[in-house]
Amino acid sequence: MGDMNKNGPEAKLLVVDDEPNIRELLATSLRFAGFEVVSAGNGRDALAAAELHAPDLAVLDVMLPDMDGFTVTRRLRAAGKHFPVLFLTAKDDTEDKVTGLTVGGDDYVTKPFSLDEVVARIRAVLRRTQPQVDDDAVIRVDDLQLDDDAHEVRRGGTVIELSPTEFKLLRYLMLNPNRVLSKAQILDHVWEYDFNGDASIVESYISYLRRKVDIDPDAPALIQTKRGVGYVLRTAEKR
Amino acid sequence: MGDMNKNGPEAKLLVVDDEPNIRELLATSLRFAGFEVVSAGNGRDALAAAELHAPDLAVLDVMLPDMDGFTVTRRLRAAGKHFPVLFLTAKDDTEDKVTGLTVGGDDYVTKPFSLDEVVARIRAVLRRTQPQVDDDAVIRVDDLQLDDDAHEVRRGGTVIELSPTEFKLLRYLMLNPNRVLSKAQILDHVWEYDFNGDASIVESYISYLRRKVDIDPDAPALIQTKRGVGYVLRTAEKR
DNA sequence: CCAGACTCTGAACGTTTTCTGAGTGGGAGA
DNA sequence: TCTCCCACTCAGAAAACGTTCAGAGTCTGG
Repeated sequence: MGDMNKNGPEAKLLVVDDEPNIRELLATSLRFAGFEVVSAGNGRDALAAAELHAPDLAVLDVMLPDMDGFTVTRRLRAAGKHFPVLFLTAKDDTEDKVTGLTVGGDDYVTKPFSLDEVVARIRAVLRRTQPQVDDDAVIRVDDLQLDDDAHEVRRGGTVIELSPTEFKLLRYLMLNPNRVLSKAQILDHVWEYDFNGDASIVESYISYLRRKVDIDPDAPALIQTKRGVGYVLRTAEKR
Repeated sequence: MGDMNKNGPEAKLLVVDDEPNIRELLATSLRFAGFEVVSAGNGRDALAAAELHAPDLAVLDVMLPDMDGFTVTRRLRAAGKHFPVLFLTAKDDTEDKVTGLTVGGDDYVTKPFSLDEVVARIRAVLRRTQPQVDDDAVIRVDDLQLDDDAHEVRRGGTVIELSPTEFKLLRYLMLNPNRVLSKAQILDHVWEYDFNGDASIVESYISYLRRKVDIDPDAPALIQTKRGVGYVLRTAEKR
C-alpha cells in the first residue's frame, strides 16, 4: 500500500533475485506500488527478460548463481540496454565494489532492506533518469513537508532532525494521511524484512517521533493513537 | 448481513481453512454478505481451486495440514496469481511470524475473529486493490458517519471517540438501519466467535454507545430499543 | 580507537477497555 | 392497578494496551 494505483502502470520493472521468497516479496510489493513487474531467478533469464520486455529499470541482486550482477549489467549495456539498475547487495560486500555502482544514475540498497526504502529508491532513480514525470519528491501534510531527495523534514519552515528509522516511519505515515496503520503494517513497510522482534518497537519510535514532530502542546497532534487499532497521521482539514 | 445483495455477487472469494467448523462459518457468512464463495481444506486443494475458479481474493489460514499459508501464497504468485490474500493467524502464534503479511494489499486477522471484522477487512482489501468501485469506505446514516479507513466516527461534524467494541457495534447497526437486530444477532456479528458470555453484554455496550452518540435529549434518539426483540438504528426519514 | 548516535529490548507505570454482577426503573400484560 | 420481566446503569475487577525510560549492544565518523 502506501500509494494509490494510477490509471496505467507507473513503469515496467525487472526484478532479479535467486531467492524465491525475496523475489516474490519484491514483486508483490512493487506491483502494489503501481509498477508493472516481470521477474527472473538468474542472470541468463534476466538477460532474456530484458530483451523480451524492455523494462524501464531493473532491480538486480549482485549475487546470482550463474553470474554476478555486474556481469549481467555489462552484458546488458553491451546489448544496447541502457535502463538504470538498482543493485541489491549484502551488507558485508566490500565497499569499493559498491562505489562504482552509483555512476550513470544507478543506485544500490543493502540486504536486508525495508520495502518502502526500495520503492523510494526506485522512484528516485526514475526521477533522475526520466525527468519528464514531474513529481517533485516532496511529500506534504499540513505544515509538515518531507523532501526525499534532500532527506530533510520541516515543520512550518524549521528543520527537524530525524534518525534514519524515524525518517522512514514518518515518511510512511505521510504517504497515508488519515488512514489508520496497524503496527504490523508499519513493521512490514518500514523495518527490514528480516526483523523478527516485537511490534512494540513501533511504539517506541512513535514516541521518539512525537517528541520531535508534535512538540507544541496547544496545536492539535498530527500523530494520533487509535487504541487497539494503530496510528494515524491526522490532517487539520479533514473533509 | 450488512448490505443487501446487489444484482450479481460482489466478488468471488476462496476460503481455505482445515477446521470444517470455521470454514463453514466463514463460507456461510460471506455468502450471506453477498460474495460468491468456494472453499478448500488444505493447501493442495487451495492451489487447484485458485486455478479453476480464479477468485478475486483468498481468505487463507496460515496453519494448514500440508503446507503453511506462506508457501501457498508463494506458489500462487509463482503461478501468476496475484489476487490479494487475507491471512488468518492464531493470536498465540508468536506474532513475529506476521512479517510480510500486510504488503501488496494483503492483510491479516487473528483467530478468534468476529465475522463482521472479517467482512470489513475483505472489503477494505478489495477497495485498495480494485479501486474501480468507488465506494469510499464511509457509512452514513443521517448525520452520523463512520469512516473505516480513518477508523473515525462523526455526528454532524464533531468526532466521537469510541472503543474498539463500541466502534464495531455501531458499525453493525449502521450497516442495518431501520432493521431490528436481536442481541443474539449482534453477539454473533460483533463479538469473537468463541465468546461465551451472556448476551447482556450487548445491553451494556448499547448503553455506552448511547452515552456518546445520542447525547442531545431534544433530538430523536438514533438507537432505539424494541423491547423483547432487540435494537434498531432509526433514521429520521423513515416511517 | 574513542565518543556519540542509533537501534532494540525489557520493565514500570498509568490508562483504557472489557466483562460481570447487582440494583433500579419502567413497560406491558393480567 | 399490580406484578413480572426486561432493559438500563453503575461500580468494580481483571486484563489489555500504550507510553516512556533506562540500558545493552552496535554502528559510525572523527
